[in-house]
Amino acid sequence: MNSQKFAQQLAELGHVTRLDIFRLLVKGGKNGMPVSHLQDKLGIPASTLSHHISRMVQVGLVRQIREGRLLRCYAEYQKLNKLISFLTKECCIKDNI
Amino acid sequence: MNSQKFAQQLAELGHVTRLDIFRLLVKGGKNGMPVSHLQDKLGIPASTLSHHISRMVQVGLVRQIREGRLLRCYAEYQKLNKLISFLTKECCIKDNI
DNA sequence: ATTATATTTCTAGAAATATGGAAGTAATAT
DNA sequence: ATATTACTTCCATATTTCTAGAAATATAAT
Repeated sequence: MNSQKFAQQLAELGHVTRLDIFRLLVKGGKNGMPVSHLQDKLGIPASTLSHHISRMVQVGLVRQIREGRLLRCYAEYQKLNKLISFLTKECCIKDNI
Repeated sequence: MNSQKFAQQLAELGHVTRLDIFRLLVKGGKNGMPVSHLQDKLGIPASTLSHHISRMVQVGLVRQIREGRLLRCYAEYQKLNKLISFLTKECCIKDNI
């Protein structure tokens, strides 16, 4: 069972800055959002931001595509949906019985 | 907005042992499960287990009620449901537009 | 009262994470 | 070529978390 993978994703979302990043990327929708734009919104040092983004990329919650000198980030909705499904199935259903 | 609270809950679920604890408690349903039973299932030292449980209690994901010398633990479904709602609302919906 | 069981708190070492400055890399513009 | 912009990687430090043994506490049984 790969609850490990889900735990990792939960852990990454379990940090205010990263959760904010993810939410901003969701707001960005299909267009996503370049790192620099995230930095403007969050007002944190570039190296710190980069660190958080790379963690989310590693667990598959964020995808990045380079566009010239911008690095555009996208929220990986499917991954989050799978995570939500896991939580719902593994952690809620039995309550109804 | 108190995304901080949700981030804390996500962080607590974002640890394999604690996620396992929560899932076991869900399986326990209305009866919950005493700490000792969790320990049997997980096979980790009592102090370690206690540490993880107390963290989940602190963020409201687990409730405990003493029964003689047993301490019975319950999954707080409502809290998890609110967390899931948050994830769904804040992090998914905009995609459809 | 003493003993046994169930669990927590204390303590401390090891490992992981967070943060941000400085230096490095990639892409573009001049 | 070199300067600028947009990032990342490297590094060091501070902080948190994890883990588990040992001691303490709570409840019940003898």
